[in-house]
Amino acid sequence: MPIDIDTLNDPQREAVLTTEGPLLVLAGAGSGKTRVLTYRIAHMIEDLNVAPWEILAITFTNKAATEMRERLAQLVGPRSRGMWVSTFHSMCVRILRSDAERLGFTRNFTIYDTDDLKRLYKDIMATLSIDPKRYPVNALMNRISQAKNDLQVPADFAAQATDPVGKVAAKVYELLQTRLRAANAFDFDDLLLYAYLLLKQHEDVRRAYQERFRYIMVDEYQDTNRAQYAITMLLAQAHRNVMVVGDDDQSIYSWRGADLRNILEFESDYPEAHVVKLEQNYRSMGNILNAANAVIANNQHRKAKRLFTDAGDGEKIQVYLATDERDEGRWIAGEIEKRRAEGVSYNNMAVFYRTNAQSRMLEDMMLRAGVPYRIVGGTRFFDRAEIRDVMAYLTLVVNPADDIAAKRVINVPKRGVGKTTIERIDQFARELNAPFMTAAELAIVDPEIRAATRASVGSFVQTIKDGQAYSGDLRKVIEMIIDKAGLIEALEAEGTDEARGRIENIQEFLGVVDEFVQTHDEDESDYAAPTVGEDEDEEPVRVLRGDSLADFIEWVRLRTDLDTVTEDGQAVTLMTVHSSKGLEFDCVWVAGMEETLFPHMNSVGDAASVEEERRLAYVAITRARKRLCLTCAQQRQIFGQTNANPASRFIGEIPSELRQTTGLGSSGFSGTGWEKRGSRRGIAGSGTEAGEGRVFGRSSASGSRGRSFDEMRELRAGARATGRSAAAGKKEGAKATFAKGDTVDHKTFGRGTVVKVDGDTLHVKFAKTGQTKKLLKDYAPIVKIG
DNA sequence: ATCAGCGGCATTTTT
DNA sequence: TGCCGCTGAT
Repeated sequence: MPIDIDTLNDPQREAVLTTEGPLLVLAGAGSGKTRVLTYRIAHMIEDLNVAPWEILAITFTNKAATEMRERLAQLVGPRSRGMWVSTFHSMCVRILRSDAERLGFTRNFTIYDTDDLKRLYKDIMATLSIDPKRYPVNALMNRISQAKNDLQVPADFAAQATDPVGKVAAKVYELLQTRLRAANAFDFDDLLLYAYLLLKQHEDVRRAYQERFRYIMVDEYQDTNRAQYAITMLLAQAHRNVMVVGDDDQSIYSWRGADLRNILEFESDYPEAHVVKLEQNYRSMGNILNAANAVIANNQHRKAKRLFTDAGDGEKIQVYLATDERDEGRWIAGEIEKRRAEGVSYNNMAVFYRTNAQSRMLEDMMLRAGVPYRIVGGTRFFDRAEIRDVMAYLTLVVNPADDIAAKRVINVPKRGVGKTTIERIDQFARELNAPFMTAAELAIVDPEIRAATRASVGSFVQTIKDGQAYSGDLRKVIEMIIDKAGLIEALEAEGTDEARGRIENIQEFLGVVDEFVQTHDEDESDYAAPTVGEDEDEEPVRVLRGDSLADFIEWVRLRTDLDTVTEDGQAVTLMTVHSSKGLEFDCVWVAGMEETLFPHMNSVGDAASVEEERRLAYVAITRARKRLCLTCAQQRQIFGQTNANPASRFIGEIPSELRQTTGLGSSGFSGTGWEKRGSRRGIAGSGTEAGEGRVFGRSSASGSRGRSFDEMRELRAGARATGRSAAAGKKEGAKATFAKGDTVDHKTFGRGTVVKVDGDTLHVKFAKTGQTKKLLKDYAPIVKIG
């Protein structure tokens, strides 16, 4: 079935049909770039006979990758499976897994996130006696992260660092890489850096990928950093069929190393490049689009373009002048209800803000007004302490060399292993030049450590060893590890509401395990690239498998909450402007449009930073389809201080005929005071029921008992845990198979031996009790050992 | 080894 | 204002 390109406009079609040679697509907001990308790939496969495995499509978020995969599946069916559609980071993980040995790592390496990394930094700084007061950890981390994104290895960095901070950073960087390698771990930046080095230094590896990927597409190219740029360049070298899609006006991550030069200089990198501009907007009404155009026109450094639309003017942009942030939130909640009454669904409405701190008041007002909402971002589910603890245990099972994970949980739950013991083991590890876990195992006989403590360390080591021996059903394996670690038990003993919440989170985490198993249990080997004779060294395409703990960990590590924004349940979305990129809503409110907040005070004064803030404003404005409202407060409390700031310059940059101002009494609304009183409407539901997204507000009418302030906090915390649907589906991954003679571990009965297998029924003789019990293999809390 | 209490601190965060 | 991390007392 040939792809129907008649529904595309001229530039879109040109982008789809230009498959050979370098191509730069400047895609304005809402100009249908995703459609172009998917159609282009479909066209190659359907009409040009391109093999799926010759295609590489890179996106910035896992969510975007998933969406693209889904849309491709609709267009070309199962053939979409053989393509690499992933983020830069997951692609690099994939590349690194195949050849980690060449870089001195093993295949089951760990990925450190920012929190892990920070612990490692502190550790290193202690080792090097660096005063964190004079050299803040964050400053060093930023500096080194930047260096990595610029592809500087420690030696390069040291050679050019002349300032005092730079010199200190150089020392830290060097030791950091040594320690990471010893821990068999990469940080996020390393994934890119080392993948680049691997490709650069190993011709055979490079050649294999270069030849394989005939067609490369990179989305959100304006947000690539130098490392990503360099990787793209390397991969595209052989065929030069590289298409990059981006919008310089939507570049909002320069502070993370994104380098606008990548897109601005694409044409000099590839002199033969075609350039296509997508300027027709299919999303927003005229007034909104014109406002966006007017604002962004104030930026000096941009490629000239002007979005247009066939749609009518629509509503004017509304500007509401609030007295304070409370009034602002209350007013927005009221407006949301008005739109709802007009038939706009909550799912089509969103409130944006510049900083996460603003979400508090907005949330509170939504709660009081009974508007169901969901929060994206903020404290991430996977960043919660209890989840990180679970992850640390799982990580250790797969990669015992991970010292940070080991030190994190050796005393979690509390086992009486304190700082002194940890330091002792650490020192021991250094003497032996061995991982912390190895030292811990040997410390069991160290007479310097108290007997009780040694026993604790011993049981900790044993927990990890047991975990390594487990096999079979992933969820059960993970449950058993959590159980052995005693995490839930300890929380139960605490008996506080907070502890109960944590237990619920761990249970939700198990739901995530199910989700993983369900989405990764297909055998995709049929779609892998064939290994041709001359490429004999090329690894078969590695696919995440649903039954592997290592794969699960990787999957979680590269995931963010943004990936789990689900559509279930009706709710207004609250999020930062940054998180809103790529999304669209009928009605959008942008709160806190004041100088010092948006643009942020740390940005004013530096022209480039103000331009980035303006791009951010542009992104916010262009998310709206039909209605856009900007609000600012005359005075606002920030960190306990009351501030009065003028309206944002970005409001002023919107031509006055496109906007309409209300507020500060002009709307005549003084409120009934409901928003200040203690009672809140529509607060109900524990928010923890499985099966639907966690949505707060009037979505549930039952259980209308009053809630204490603490419970409110819990609710809020829960709301941040995103609208993940707890997997209820039954399709499980690899079922364990048991045979006579197998050793198993049971949650309550402990170790036992399978004495007889009778269909699904196992007869297990338990060592502790000596009894033989009949167990159903798929339901009993058992795992196979060995 | 653990916990309470205090001081410093605070954009944005696709991975 | 509120959180996090460190310090010193138990």
